[in-house]
Amino acid sequence: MKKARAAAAPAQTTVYDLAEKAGVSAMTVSRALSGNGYVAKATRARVLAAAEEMGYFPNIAAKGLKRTRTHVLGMLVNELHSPYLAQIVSAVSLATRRHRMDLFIGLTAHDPDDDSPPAIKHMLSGLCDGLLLALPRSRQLIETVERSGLPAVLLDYSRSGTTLDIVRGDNHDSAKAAVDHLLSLGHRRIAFIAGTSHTGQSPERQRGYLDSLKAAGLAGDPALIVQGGFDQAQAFERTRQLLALSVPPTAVFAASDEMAFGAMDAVRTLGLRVPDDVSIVGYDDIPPSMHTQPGLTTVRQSTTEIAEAAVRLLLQRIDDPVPAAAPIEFASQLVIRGSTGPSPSPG
Amino acid sequence: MKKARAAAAPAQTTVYDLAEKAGVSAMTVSRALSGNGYVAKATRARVLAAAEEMGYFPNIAAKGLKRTRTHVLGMLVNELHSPYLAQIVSAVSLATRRHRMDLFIGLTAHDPDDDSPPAIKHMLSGLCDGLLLALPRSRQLIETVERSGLPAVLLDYSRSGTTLDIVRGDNHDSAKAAVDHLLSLGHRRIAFIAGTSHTGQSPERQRGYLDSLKAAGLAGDPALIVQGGFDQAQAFERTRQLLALSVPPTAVFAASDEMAFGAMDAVRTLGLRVPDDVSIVGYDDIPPSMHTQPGLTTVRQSTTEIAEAAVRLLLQRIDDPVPAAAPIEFASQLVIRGSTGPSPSPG
DNA sequence: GTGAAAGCGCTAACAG
DNA sequence: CTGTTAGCGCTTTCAC
Repeated sequence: MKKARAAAAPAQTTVYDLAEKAGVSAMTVSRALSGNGYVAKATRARVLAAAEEMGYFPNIAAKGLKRTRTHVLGMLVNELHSPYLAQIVSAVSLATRRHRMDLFIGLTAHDPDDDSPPAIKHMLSGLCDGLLLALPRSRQLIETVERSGLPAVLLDYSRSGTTLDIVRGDNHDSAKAAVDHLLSLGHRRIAFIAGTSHTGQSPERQRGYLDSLKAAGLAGDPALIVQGGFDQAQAFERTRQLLALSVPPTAVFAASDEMAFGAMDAVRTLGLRVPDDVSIVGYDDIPPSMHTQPGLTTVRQSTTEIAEAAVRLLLQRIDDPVPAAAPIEFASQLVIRGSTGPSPSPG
Repeated sequence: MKKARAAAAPAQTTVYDLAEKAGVSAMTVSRALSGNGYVAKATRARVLAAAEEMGYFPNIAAKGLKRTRTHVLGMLVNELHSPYLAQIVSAVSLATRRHRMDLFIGLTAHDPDDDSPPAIKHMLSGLCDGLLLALPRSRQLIETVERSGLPAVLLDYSRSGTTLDIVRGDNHDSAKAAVDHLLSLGHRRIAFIAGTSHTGQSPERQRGYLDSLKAAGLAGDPALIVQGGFDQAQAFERTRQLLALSVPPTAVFAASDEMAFGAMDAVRTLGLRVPDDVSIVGYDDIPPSMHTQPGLTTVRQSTTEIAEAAVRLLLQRIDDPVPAAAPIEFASQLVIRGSTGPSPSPG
């Protein structure tokens, strides 16, 4: 038996406390609680009762030290204000549970600009078995994870040059489909509001936009491509400017729903109507998009599938750490609602 | 020096590896990295270089075992779809960083219905120094934390019967102010859309609503109080029903912005206008609320102050575990935008 | 300034 | 079925 614990700290109950209470060894307690190995029914019951009574919680730290699995996955996210990210996090949380693992989420947005951000430091510190990076914005973050050797999967990353596995929603093809839809409605001057390019998603969507125009034999007008920074207010301003052009666009494709909301606001602020005067398409299909007036035509990503695949892949890599395979990409789906209609000036 | 590590695992770098590389003892490595105790400048530099080169990350688990602080706070949240919760989480993350701590977030929404939810199990397992429970919905969760003895603070909890500290935004007074505002605009039939009552916030807001009516000498009509479950679609339906009453309300006060959005949709679906025919007030002031047409009149909670106070209080309790004091409550602020206007049928 | 020893809570690996 | 021993990576305590 161990010596008495120091009086100071609010004494967390340990296996030794339980062992004493149940009149067995610590090892038996461990076995009884984990369900591994043989323990007599009665002994087990006594241990469980003691654990219940004393409010015992196994110390994951000590567990992890034994190099056995912690059964915890870590997830790093820049911030949570984006509803799309909230969806991804939620889907990953659910998928994690389905695989009987736990999930810890860390935010990187508020990390100091020092070398390696604290959030990841702890994630990499032997706490979790593997790491999910959702929409990673920083190359440095990715490199740090690569160097750590911890199994990791990137979610919705569309750039090259990483040695990590990637699971993502399609960007190019669905963006092309969105613009094809606008073209089929007779639109010819179609603007694109880009987001930031950190994750490579917005550039891919822009590529889809350009390819659609090209396939229709249209030379894209550079004046119709503006930077919205994935920010609603900024998209609002850019749209106002777009509509002030001598030949304004009749449709706007925004690289995110939130920017599309900003665009809709701008259209209305100028006394115009959606979709009568200007059609609007977004990207992500976040929950509010079905509630706007009119509903927002947008691209829905398969967050559930992306999350499930990412977790499954990560668990595979944890079991068998082989080099990354090619990115896994899920098709996205164009959801047509009321914000798109025939061009007011066809052809 | 330690024996060679097993070949199998993707060998995490340890202080012993660093010690060998830098030609010093593990203890010196520890000192050099932590900054505690005396280490020669040159030695320190060598150790830091080795750490950098080998991609070293201290193992938080081993650190925690020594019962010293882990410098990690845990935060438990039911889900993240609510923008208000995202705000709170973000604010807490920022506050945590300001106090040079890290934050791990766990979701409880997908926990199985067993006894103690997994997320909390790990949080309670000696991993973090203290716990923040944001809008805790489950009494059982709170009780589990209470019994664990881990320092903990509840955020935005407005019920009684817990022994834990509470930091929250005011609900009653600001709700009363919101309804006072409607009364001052001449409204007399004012509906209330309640949320769920888990955290006690909605009931408090309802109390403020009732007190406002009472102070104005009005007997509240029970038919004007409906349950929206903090859900936009549900609030939409309830509002349609409210407006179908023989004497419909001229104003609707919803216990959350999202429910207010549902109410606005319902008003417009019936061919009525906001605020000309029906005034709408929400609660929380989430980001989209300033972008609706018209902007939503709502109550802004001081998330930054709440988060900062909660973190500070938690750190105090970690340093000095004394019983909880009275709840700390921050005033909330009525933000008047375009969704409220004079009653079409003044009193 | 630096090192050696011990132990945090837990669980493999071996007895018995 | 149960107990003993040892050690995970780190840091506290004490020596030098």
